[in-house]
Amino acid sequence: MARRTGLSTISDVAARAGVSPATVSRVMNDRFAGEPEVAERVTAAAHELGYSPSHLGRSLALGTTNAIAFVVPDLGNPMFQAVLSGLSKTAAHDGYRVLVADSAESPSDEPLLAAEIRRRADAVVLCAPRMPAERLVPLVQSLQPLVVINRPDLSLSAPALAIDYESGIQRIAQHLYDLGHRHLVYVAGTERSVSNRFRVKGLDAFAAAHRDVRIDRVDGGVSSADGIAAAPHVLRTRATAAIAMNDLVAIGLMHALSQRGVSVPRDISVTGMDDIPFAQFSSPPLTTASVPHVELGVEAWRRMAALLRDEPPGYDMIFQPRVEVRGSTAPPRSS
Amino acid sequence: MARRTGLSTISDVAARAGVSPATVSRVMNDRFAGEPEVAERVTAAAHELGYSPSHLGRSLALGTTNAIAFVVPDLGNPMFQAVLSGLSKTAAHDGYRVLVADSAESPSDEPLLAAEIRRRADAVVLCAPRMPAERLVPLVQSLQPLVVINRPDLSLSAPALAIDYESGIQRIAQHLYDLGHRHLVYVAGTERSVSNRFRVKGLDAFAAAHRDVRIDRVDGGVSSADGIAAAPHVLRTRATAAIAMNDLVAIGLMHALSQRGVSVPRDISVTGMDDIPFAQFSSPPLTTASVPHVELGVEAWRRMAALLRDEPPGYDMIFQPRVEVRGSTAPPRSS
DNA sequence: TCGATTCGTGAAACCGCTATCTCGGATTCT
DNA sequence: AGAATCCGAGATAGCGGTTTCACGAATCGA
Repeated sequence: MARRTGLSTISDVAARAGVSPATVSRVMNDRFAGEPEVAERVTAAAHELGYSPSHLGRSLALGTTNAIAFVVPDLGNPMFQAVLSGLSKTAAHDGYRVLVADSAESPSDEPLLAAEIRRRADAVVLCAPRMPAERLVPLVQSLQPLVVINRPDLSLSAPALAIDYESGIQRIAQHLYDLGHRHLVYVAGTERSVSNRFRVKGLDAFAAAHRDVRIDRVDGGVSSADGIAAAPHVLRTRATAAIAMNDLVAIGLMHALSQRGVSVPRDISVTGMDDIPFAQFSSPPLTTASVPHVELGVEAWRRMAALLRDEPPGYDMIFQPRVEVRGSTAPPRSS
Repeated sequence: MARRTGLSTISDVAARAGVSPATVSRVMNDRFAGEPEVAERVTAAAHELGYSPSHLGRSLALGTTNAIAFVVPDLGNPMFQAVLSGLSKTAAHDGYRVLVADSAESPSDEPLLAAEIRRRADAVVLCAPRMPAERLVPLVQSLQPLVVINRPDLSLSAPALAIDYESGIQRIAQHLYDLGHRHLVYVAGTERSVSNRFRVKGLDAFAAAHRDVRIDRVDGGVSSADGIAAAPHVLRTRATAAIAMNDLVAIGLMHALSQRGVSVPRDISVTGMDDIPFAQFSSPPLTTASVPHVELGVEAWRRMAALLRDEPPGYDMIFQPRVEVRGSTAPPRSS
């Protein structure tokens, strides 16, 4: 097999410096203890040849790639981007790079994808895996070290980090309740999605605890367009407040409502979830629950780093969303 | 050196199947032409051992990693995220993964970072490099194959893709001019940034071509907060229209203006740049220039794929932003 | 002064896989 | 039937590093 790249190898440097590859390796890794003059010759030769060690070669010999994989359902989603941003920057501090894999929202592809990319990295962060529990549990076993984000329902054999959407949406509901609303409508996300399920669960719990509240449900989705489409259905329920699955839906909904001459929050209150940067600039500014996505990435790396050093990774964490009251909620009209 | 991972190797499979590693390799890569019975034994053994080939080993032997590096100034920036999303999804179709590197907006770190990560991948996409031309040009030479995004000023020895902000902002200015505006104010980005420079250049050219136009400039930045901070300065110019460096700034600016009781577009028109998803939901909906960030990523991969196959990469492309007229612009009050 | 350490460096094995070369046995041709 | 060809699969040599082990020279103690 001929040489693939034009780059110089450790043997080239060794030959030029008149030493053995072993010595070059030692010098390059500051493990050299012999004659300073030899070390100098090696560094000089390396410099002249523009040599830098092949990461691949090192990885194979060392059994470590200094890379972690990040598997995510959709890189286009701003929430996941925030997680990635936090993860990538923090990992970089420790000399680790992130390899990304987008499963394109296909739950059935996730296990293979994760397994494949795991082979290219030292560990994997599974972000909001869509696959069912019966596939996730064994996968988590087999792919360690691994950190799971946003699957708080399972007890897994790996560190888990999550946002407590269930509690978050209850806080939102409570906020509306405190304002006097008794008839709410939930603009749901995709029926089967895990994130939607937690919200539904939270609302069910809330309804159970507050028997004087009625919570209708209309089909929505996850995008602004879905919010726009949901507007007529929301109005038809005659609810005094709408809880959208996330900020994107809420903003689309508010937009469509105002186009129909419905005033937010006078005629109807609207809430979101996530507190994306634009929530405060919508009109009216959106009351929502703030979710620390970047911190999720940062904490994920913290867990990962501990795992990679064979240290205890620390406790699992569930971030509690915080209600940000802005202009899109107010007491209901009649009360 | 002891075995690092608990994973089974090609030799394990070979031993179990009673064949040589070479045969296993052939079977795993569909290059096997011999007895079907042998192939079966191999696949069975591989299956029993839960074997999957080490990517590292293959990479080293093959001299190709099936990964490309993506170097970007700030992964937190939605524009770059869009590029990454387009790039990653398209590359995945061809079996390539993306390794990300965030230079944290530090131009001086970029060359080293790019060189380092280049060693881990088959190629690199340099996205909006901040480093000066005298460092970029030799770097591009040494890191090939490589694609550069958003440095249209240089003629580089690599495929280049870019957004023509210079023309984009002129189109915006023209739109305002056509509405009757003659006194504009530009809310600038960071002074030294390349992206700001092109906008300034475009506006200078526009001013030169339209001597009856006055274009003031106030300092801004790149975020919504910067737009908010710029509001009083914008008002002080008494311009009839404000051209913000990007949508984030424009939205912050509009927000601050409306809080001061200034009506957009009645009292002053405001424009942005990028057409982020929320531009259409701001109030009023933002007139802006639409920029195809995802396509930038897609085209980057197309170039890259050609390069990796030693084919001609096709022509460089400069995407022309398209003005999206929405509610934030109107004829000036007095005219 | 001679044997026992210590020290500096090289040789060689190995990480896991692929590709080339080789060779014995089966098949084909004359 | 004997020679020529083919074919299946193994042995082997890397890919570019790291690390263990070994060995000769220098240093030490007696």
